[in-house]
Amino acid sequence: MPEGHIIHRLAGQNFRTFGGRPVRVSSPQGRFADGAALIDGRTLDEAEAHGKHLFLGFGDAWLHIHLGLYGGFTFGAGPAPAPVGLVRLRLATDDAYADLRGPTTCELLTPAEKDAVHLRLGPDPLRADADAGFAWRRISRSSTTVAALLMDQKVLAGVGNVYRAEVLFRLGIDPHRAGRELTRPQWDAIWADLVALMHDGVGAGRIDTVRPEHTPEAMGRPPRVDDHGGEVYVYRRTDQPCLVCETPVRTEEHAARNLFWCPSCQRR
DNA sequence: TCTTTATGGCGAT
DNA sequence: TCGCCCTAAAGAT
Repeated sequence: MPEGHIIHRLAGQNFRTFGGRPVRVSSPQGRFADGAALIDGRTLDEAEAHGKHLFLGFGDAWLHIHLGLYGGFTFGAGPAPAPVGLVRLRLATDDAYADLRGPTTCELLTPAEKDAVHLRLGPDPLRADADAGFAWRRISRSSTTVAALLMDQKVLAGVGNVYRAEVLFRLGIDPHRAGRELTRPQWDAIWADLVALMHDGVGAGRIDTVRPEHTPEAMGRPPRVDDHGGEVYVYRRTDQPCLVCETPVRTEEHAARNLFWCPSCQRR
C-alpha cells in the first residue's frame, strides 16, 4: 500500500507510538537480527520520511526502511503477541507494538549514509523543504514520458503509480507526452495538485482523487469497489467508463508498470 | 492447492 | 528491458 503519503503517515504513527521512549527492537523472522540487537533498548528520538523512504532515529543510528511493493506495518496495543507470518522487525514497549513485514529495505545507516539517500532523491511534495524547481529543471529538459518521469524518484520523490495516473488525469495530460513538452503552468499545476492530494492522503491513509461532482453518488452510479480503498478516476479502472466522458479507460504496460489513462480527457 | 497480482526498485545485460 | 528480491491475499483450478 505504499506511496509517499503512507510513509509520512508511518513516520507520524511510529513517533506517536514510540517517540521519546526506549523501544525494544527485535527481528522475529531473524533477517534483521544483528541490526535489531544494535539498537534494542534505545530511545526513538526522531522519525522522518522522504518520498517512500522512512527513517527512524535512534541516537546516531538511523533505521532506514523501504516498503517496496508490498511491505507493510501493523500496529497494535498492549504487549506484542506471538508473531504472525514473517515479521522482519518488531518495535515494542509494554503497551504497544509495531510489526514490519515484507520490506525491500530494513537496515541501519550512519548519518552520512542517510544524507546520501536524501541526495539521490528528488523533491517530495510532502516535505516543507521541497524544491519543486529541481524537478522542473529535470522534466523540462527530458525526452522521457511524463508518466515515467513522475515515477522516477530521483526527479520527484513519493509519487507512485496511483498518484501519477490520477494527477495526469486531473490535469488532462496525456501520460505519453515528453517531459520537455510540458508547459511551466502545467508543471506548476501538477506540483500543486500533488501537494494537496498527498496531504489529503496522509490524513486519510488512502488515495482519493475524485472531485465531489464526479463521485459515484453524485453521478448516480454504484459505489466503486477496489482493494486500495480510495476513490479514483482511472487507476485500475481498465475498460470501465471514464467518470467524466464515459470513454473506456485504457491501460498498458509502461516502463514495467501498469499505466492507466482516459484517451479522450487526456490529450497531447 | 496451485497461480497471479500488487501503490517499488535494484543490478545485470 | 529483463530478472529478481521482499510477502500476503485473492483468484483460478
